[in-house]
Amino acid sequence: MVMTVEVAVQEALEAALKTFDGVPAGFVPELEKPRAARFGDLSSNCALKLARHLRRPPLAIAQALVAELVLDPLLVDSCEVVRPGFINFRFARGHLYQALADCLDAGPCYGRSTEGRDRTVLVEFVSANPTGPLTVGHGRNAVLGDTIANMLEWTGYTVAREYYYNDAGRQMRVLGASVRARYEQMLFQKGLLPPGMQYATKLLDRGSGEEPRLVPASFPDDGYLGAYIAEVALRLVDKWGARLLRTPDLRPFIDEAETLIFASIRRTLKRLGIRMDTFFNERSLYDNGALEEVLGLLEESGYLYRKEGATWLRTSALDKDQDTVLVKSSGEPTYRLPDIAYHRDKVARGYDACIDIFGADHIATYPDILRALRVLNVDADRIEVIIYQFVTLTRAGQEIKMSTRRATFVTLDALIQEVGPDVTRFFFVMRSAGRHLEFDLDLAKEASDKNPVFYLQYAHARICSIVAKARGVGLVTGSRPSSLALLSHPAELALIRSLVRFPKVLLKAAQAREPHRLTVYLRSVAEAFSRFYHECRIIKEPSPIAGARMALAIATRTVLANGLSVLGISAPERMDRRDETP
RNA sequence: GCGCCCGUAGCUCAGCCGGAUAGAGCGUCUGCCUCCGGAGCAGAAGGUCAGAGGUUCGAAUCCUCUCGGGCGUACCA
Repeated sequence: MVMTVEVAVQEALEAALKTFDGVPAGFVPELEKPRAARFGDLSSNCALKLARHLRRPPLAIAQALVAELVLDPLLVDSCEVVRPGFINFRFARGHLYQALADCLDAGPCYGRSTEGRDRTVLVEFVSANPTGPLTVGHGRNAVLGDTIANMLEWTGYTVAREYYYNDAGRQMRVLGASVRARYEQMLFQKGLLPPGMQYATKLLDRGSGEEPRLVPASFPDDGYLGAYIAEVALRLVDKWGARLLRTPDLRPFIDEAETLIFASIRRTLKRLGIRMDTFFNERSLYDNGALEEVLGLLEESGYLYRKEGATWLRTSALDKDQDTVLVKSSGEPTYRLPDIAYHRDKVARGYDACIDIFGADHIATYPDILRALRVLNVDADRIEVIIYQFVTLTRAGQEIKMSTRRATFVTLDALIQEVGPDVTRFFFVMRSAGRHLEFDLDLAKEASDKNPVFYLQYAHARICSIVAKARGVGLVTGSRPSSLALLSHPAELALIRSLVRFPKVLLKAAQAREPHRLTVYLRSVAEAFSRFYHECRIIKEPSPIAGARMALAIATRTVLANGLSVLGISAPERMDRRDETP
């Protein structure tokens, strides 16, 4: 495996460094992939880094270092010193063939590692409250969280996916009241209102660019305008007729809405191949006394005080410019308090790491949670927060405006419907989370080489097609040939080097929690394959070469398929040709 | 006002725990189908890495300031 050469080179460097005076304690030489192929396979900048400490020119240090290096010629072919002081290593060919053979042997497991063995991670993501369908913004959250979870599983962690939600509180009351108002409207329209009941409407004008809407008089001013509310109301009319009008209780309306909306959320997630292990209801923290307990502990810590009927956390003493309300004067907790209790619960459940996927709007709130946890002596270092920036949808170069309140938001379902789950998943992770994501619908829908998803899938499908053809002419495509050493064309070697990087790329991406690294890498694999494919014939070559090239193609298929699998994207065996007719 | 994120090629973005002539895709231009899937390949043009200082042998990368964009800054969620 490639990892073993790296380890060997690393150890050789460390051993050689021991013969030098003045190397700082704890100095570890680093190895990286050089920027350009002509610099070899592996590079160390340690001579540059040591120049200051040793007070010698980096070039001289590098040369002296190389003179002391003892390297296995079966692994490393050459190492050279290059200005301004890099040491560049080139793998031995035999090592590349061995690494390729490892890939063929491992097949669908190629890329898996045991880095996270015996360690558990909880990834909390989506966590949208059941007040409406998932939006495009939730989509980025969902795909980021699921892909990070996949990467961690591939690197050996035991992963749990959790969805945290809240079905109590003001938001849900507004939802219930919205449903109730539509329920009345529905009864009126069907002529089912009991005799003597009045039905009135009002014009709802919430300003800020919203069109005024005609709604039932009982509709809350900040109610939910989406069409799904009417669907819930319709269900209630079918189930109960006008009987729910007798009770002022919103619970039946909330419950029905929650049931239907959650069903739709689960359906949407399923379309993206996402399955949660647990749904954690915030209400349980009220029921089991966790909130009281947290309040009590904070009280003991002395960071709690009361002012104007509300309960405050003295965050101004915890590196923040102001204090934070935990319980409103109404007696109702703000979201901070259950969030604190929830995170305390998560850490107490014993996970080695708890990863939260949050939108940019949480940027100011999560530090409060960490502050409180530290006061509570909870190991807050186990909590890792990934903040992603918002998504902009564009069509024909124009931004599509989204607003939840106006119900003009684009639902995640609509997006999946339009571009398909594979493209949806890929686009959401192809940029680093910390950047705004522009989702170009025109590009996403295009089934051509412009679309990076199709480019990857096409390469995979093409290899499948070649394999089928090779079987047809009697070429053995099963076991790995002993003739891999026949692969010596530059395009072949470049492809092998690319393939063999997969385990490390995946590991690094997992450690950094950055799925986009994988998308960049897979693109480069597909490119290397295309080059190879155009320069080297496979099937019509003499048998030993054909066999070796076949094996190389199969290894490429393995890396593409495994990489796409980590991304949760299908690797089709065939793709329909583009329709050429205008 | 304050806090966080972000300004890299015409567009969308990699690179960012300092290092080798700043990379990719798209778009533009030029070539390549008697040949395993042309949804492809090869090549070209295109950048004072927002600006100004600083640290350093060396800065897109670290620090400070300025300008520009986003998100927050609620007894909203």
